[in-house]
Amino acid sequence: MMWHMTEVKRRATVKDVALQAGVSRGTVSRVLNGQPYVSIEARDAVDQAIANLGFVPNRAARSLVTQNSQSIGLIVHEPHSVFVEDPNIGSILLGANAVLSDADYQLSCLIADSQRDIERLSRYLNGGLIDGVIVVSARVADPITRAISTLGLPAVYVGHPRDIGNADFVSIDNRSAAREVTSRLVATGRKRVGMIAAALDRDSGSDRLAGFVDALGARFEPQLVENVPLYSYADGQAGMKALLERSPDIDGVFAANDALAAGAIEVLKGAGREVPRDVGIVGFDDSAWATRCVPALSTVHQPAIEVGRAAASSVLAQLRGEPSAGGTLISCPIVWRDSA
Amino acid sequence: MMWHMTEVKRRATVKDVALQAGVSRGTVSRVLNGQPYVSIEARDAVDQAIANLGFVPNRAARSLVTQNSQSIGLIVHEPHSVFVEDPNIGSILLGANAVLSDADYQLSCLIADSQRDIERLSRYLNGGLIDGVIVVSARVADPITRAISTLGLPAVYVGHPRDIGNADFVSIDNRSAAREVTSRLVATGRKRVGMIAAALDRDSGSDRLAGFVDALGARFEPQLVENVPLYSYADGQAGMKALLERSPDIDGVFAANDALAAGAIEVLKGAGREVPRDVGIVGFDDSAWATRCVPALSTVHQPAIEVGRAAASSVLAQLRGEPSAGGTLISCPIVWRDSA
DNA sequence: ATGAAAGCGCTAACAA
DNA sequence: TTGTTAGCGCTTTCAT
Repeated sequence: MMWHMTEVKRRATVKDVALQAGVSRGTVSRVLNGQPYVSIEARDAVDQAIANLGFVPNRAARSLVTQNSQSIGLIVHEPHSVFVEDPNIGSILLGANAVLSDADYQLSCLIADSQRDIERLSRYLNGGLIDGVIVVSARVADPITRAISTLGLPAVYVGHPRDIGNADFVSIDNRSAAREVTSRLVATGRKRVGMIAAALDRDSGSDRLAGFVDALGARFEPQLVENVPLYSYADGQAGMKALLERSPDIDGVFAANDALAAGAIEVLKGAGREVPRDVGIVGFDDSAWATRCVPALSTVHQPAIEVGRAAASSVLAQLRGEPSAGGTLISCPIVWRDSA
Repeated sequence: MMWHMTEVKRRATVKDVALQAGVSRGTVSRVLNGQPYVSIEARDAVDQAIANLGFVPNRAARSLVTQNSQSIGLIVHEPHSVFVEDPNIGSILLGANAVLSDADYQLSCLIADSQRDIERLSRYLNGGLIDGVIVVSARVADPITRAISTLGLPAVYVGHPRDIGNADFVSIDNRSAAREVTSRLVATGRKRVGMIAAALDRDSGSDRLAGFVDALGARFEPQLVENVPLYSYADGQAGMKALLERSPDIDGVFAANDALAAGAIEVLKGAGREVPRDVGIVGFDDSAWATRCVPALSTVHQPAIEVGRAAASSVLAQLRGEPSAGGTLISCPIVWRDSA
């Protein structure tokens, strides 16, 4: 017989399986959870029935009794533009998913895009459908952060480890990378190395500047640093112009990201300086800008997949009751191309 | 008193609320669900107690009885590269989330990145934690697609409306957009308009070609179309070279996407043709390539947010039991810049 | 090794 | 208008 409409066939339950297998619901449950003390025959009968009936356990019911759900939320709380354009967040997702998948956890990515979202999310987290969370970019005094901490939900924060108390976090090691880049600029004979620093209100921005200062040590000259507000091409141009005006003999520049570096290169060219001959320049992110620049940009690669993996591992560890890892800093490989 | 450890305080239940409010659990439930027939006093007492106790209903328990979970899954089943780089998927998510959020549904984005993921997902969908799904890029004979249809789960497919039977889908209207672009090329005086077609195995690729053919009608000349495998810069170069060789008098090109168009422009410049004076060229996607090209690319904008919104609306409609919308084609605005 | 039975936290049907 | 009660589908003692 054929049917046209999708039948609303009642889904099989443990009871149905038990009936068909000729055992009790308890036994079915034991088989389901791979517990010992089940006879071969019983197990076979149950497996058989499960297959026949196409039975799949209802996770809501299971969650209700076990008080856990085998799923982890990943909350993305970023402005539209970042969410849409930043390739790192996709990689973080993929990395986290890989680790969680291996542990048989379901990753569920949740978007916080409006006040309403935030409120619904706080409720959702309370709802018992999620065992732990990875938060990509918490905000200060965020209701979500608050909900998480009052709830004692295992959590790990990615990227902005400020204002989250002593919770676990995972971040790339901005400071070390900046230090390394700057040192190399110096080591290759650059005498007057400057920096276009940006977004100092974010840890990424301030840490990159800190690394730059570290590396220069006593040789650090404040007038060789120009602070600009955003990680943007336009700000890169503005920053480079300022630097060039203040210190015409500048021969090395660490730009806090690739877009800034691209803007800087543009200005440098306009001023008749050749990169890397006259001025060496290094960016940060290893984004699409890097390979499209001429010359191709030397830059810091962000191992975003690793960040995702580490974040997932941390939540999993918390779930197992292991002592907190605290903060994890992922170190970034530097990609030396042609610009320095 | 201060406390150092996060107490594992048992979460309040309806029972606790009922007790504190001096009413029955039934009444608490009625308040929770905004049902009528609750006295003002009772309601106040319950609200009070809820606030005191910081009570949040357990969704697993609620799902168990109501058989629905107020959450919708969005399954992303794309190769890594697409997932990481394609800005459209981010926009689709945002669009879908906006609509679902308004309807008080939680969007949960699920990643299918491995065989294991796919199997776990199929089980997850069966688990009753999800009321409906939006599938971004189903595969042929995909276990997920199969699970969805045997389950009768309300679903809508985004982007690849092939092989999904008569299920609802949402897609951009590739064909109309291609038609419009081509017509305009002709209308602005181009006499020999060609196309670099790509990815003909995907509906996006074949539909764009179909639109091109539509627009040209009787004037269509097969030798003015070059098929290349991928939507890539390199294939754009190859395609343009072939076209130029076969038809040196070509004066208009519709490239199936922006990367192809960028490659084509490069080749055209190398061949001493000026864009748009000698050859007019139009891309597709309105991606980052478009504004970085010189001259800036005229191209088709993909309203990905709209796609997300439409997909979400469709699932919601199915959930309300409304008659299926079938397929929805979202029309794409064309952005005329400098290349044609 | 297995069955019976008690609940997980909530909603909904039924009385009152 | 409200309280009582019976489950939703599963796991988990506790007997046996």
